[in-house]
Amino acid sequence: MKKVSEPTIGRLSLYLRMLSGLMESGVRTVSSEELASRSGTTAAQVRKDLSLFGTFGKRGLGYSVPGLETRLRSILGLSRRWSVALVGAGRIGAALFGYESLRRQGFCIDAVFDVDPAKVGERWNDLEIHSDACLEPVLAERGIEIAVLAVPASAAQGMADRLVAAGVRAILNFAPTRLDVPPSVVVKSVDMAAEMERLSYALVRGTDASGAV
Amino acid sequence: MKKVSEPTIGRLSLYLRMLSGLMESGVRTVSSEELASRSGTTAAQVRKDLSLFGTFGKRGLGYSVPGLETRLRSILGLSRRWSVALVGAGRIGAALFGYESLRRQGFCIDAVFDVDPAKVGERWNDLEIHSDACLEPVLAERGIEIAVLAVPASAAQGMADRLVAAGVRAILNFAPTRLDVPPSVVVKSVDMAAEMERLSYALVRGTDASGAV
DNA sequence: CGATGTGAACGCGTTCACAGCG
DNA sequence: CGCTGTGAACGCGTTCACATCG
Repeated sequence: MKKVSEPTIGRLSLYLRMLSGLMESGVRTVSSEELASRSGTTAAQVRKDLSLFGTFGKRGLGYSVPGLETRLRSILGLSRRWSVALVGAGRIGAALFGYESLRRQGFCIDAVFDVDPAKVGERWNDLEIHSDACLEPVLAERGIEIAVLAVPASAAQGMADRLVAAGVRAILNFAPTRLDVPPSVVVKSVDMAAEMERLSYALVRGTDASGAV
Repeated sequence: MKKVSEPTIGRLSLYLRMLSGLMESGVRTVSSEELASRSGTTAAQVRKDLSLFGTFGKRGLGYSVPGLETRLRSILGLSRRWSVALVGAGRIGAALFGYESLRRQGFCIDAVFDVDPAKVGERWNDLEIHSDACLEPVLAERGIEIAVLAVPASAAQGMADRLVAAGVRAILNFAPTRLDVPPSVVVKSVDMAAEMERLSYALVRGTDASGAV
């Protein structure tokens, strides 16, 4: 199979979202043109992206909405359940915990940790907040592969090291820090401060830099 | 001035962060090599990025940490105060409101809005939560140029339209939706669901290269 | 010398144009 | 005929290599 670029993965997520919307609208067939306009890209780009994974469309017709949706779910690894650990039960952690979209895509938060003794023992939806001292045993016991890291920047690298040592294979990092992990571990970061700086840069530039993500 | 790419802006944010760290460590001079290794990029990339905005380094020596920090702040539009409106006082809104890094970079939340009558009138740090009915007058009165949109996907486009009509020039969107705005308005999105999907994609790729159902 | 600044080469993702097939 | 699938062309960001200068 050909190499798949990072931007392509991002667009696949977008296509999947559009397809889910079309499903709800009862639409059964969609053209690359239609999918492109809804996703803010081009028809050629849509076809190129999809062609990396197979031939899903029917010439002269378009793509089957339910068919393509199922395929994209599978490609993105969403056709299974993922056990997720939430590390850091602060405000960001709380926001993520309540984020419905994640659960719907199969990402289930099965453990929550915090270092603050005042928070440990608290319950969020029948899930007890554990002390970080229990990190390793709980991760192992529940077979958790993905961690969401929502701790202060100063604690992020240390926690990441422990997560990796405990067998976590993917980390979504909300701390404004670059994490150093082995190449076998995937890290994606959500950096709100950096995004705000993109905005202010665009404003002082006076550009219309329509880099709408 | 030459064209500046989107990835470059992201790296400038990163460099600035590293420089702030070096400042605290009392380091006064830094080479492109050192800055690169801390930022996870290459020395040539650092020099190329910076050269787009001028010549800040001294040959044979490196860059002045305080000097470069000041310059980057200015380039990124961080040498002034920005009035920010927070639209949506849910969990994500609350997390953002408490995010110290933003305030430190000059992004001050000067207004909070929500549609929920139960929340309207509540106070967050001496800031009253306004009804969305007051959106337009309050934005105008306070001269707010940047909005953080933390509302459900279904309400995002409608709110974005109102924000743009009210003169907002930049939007940081947390809703998992593409926003349609005029080209003069900058939108950046933080899409946690999409980031999680990047992780699951990487994980299934690692184990099952076919992506088959 | 040492590290910057930069034109040139390179690689890669996007766009184009059209062949292929229902 | 319509729309997909795809090799080729293109543009752009990254990397390289070295001239440049403190």
